[in-house]
Amino acid sequence: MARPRASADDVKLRERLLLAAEELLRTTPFEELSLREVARRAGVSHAAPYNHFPSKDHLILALAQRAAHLLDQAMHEAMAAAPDNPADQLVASGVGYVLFARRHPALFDIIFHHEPPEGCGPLEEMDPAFQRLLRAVTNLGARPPTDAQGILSDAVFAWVHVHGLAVMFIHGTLNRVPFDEVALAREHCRRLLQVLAPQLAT
Amino acid sequence: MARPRASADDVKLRERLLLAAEELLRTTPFEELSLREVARRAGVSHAAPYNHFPSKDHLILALAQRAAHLLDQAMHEAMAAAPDNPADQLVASGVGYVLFARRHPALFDIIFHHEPPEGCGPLEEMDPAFQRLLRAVTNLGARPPTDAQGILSDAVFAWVHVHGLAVMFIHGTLNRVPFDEVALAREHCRRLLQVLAPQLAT
DNA sequence: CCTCCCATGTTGACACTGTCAATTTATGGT
DNA sequence: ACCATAAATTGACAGTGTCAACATGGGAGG
Repeated sequence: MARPRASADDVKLRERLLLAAEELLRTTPFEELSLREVARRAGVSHAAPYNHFPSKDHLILALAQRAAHLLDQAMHEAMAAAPDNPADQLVASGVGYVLFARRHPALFDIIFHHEPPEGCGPLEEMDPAFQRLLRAVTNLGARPPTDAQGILSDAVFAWVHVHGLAVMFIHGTLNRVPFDEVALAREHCRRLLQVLAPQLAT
Repeated sequence: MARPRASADDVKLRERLLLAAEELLRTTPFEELSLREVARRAGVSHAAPYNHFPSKDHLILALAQRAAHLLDQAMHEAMAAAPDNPADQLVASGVGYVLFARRHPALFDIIFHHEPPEGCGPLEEMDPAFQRLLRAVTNLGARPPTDAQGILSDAVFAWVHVHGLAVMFIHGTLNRVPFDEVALAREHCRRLLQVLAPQLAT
């Protein structure tokens, strides 16, 4: 029989470790994340995490899944705050994506920069966000809904661009470009819209 | 007076270390680059590098500069191998960029993922490649050559997209998309061309 | 030609990391 | 009350970046 205490405490420390790690990532770049420091912050000894995660990479994987969910949520909120028409919705999703990356660089990094420990297909955790993008692209109506291939192409095109924007912001590559970040993000997303659905462009 | 032997040997080991590091990066991801392993491969003891680089980050910085030069060269060669018209030249530069990233992931990573040790403005080493892109965009003739602002915007737009493509390839984010990589790169670059210079699109 | 100097390289140490084996602890089921 | 067992601790090992102390050998000055 399953011991309620065991599983209860299990979840408790596991959760505490994840929270400590997220807290740490708020001030520490992802590359410098230390398992021992996480344990320290969770108030346990350096090997305690190994009762809940087989390795550091597994802890990171769990963090990546959570971070991907937060990213999806950020996109959702950005879209909810925007006018309810296909054009503004798509732009909002893109801007939400890059602003999340800007605000939580370590969390964003961890989503894409983690080495999947074993098997576990690449980036399944990004699916919700990508599905959201796919819907936004479909709603543009630039292609017949039956043209799944074309819609996929468009969505990938948008994703790639917005992702490039995000990582270049994070790593400061665009610092010498004399544009404000959010303005640049908006401009690029509007331009993307113009590519994907010229008839909706402003 | 400057001692010829000193500077000669200086260059010799410094160069050997850089070569060993590049050799190592051909089979090892950038995050796992170890200063001690580099020293080992160069045939010196673990602290010898500190006579030529104040820290590991400085060695990495030097590597980043070299890698940026290689990237610029790769773009140059890709353009030289393409038909000599503005449209094909721009596409070739983009495809060259992402194929370099694909072929030398660690070298590409190190260009953008390195923490500048101190001061040393962000990504000056990317300047030659970016200037190359700027020229290619200018040659499209989509904007009057006097419109420096607009041309810069266009170049940044292209750079951001191609960069996104590169990092997503490297980190396997696009693995589940059912497209061949080089085909996808070509398609995206042609589409970029269509954005920047509609009159030249095929 | 001899001597001294100093840049280069070596050795050993320190603090830190991820990981594992052995051990202690404590709690739920019998 | 006792035992089995999951969970946590302790201690170790190999590896890392970095620094201080030491060794060495070849050019410069006499």
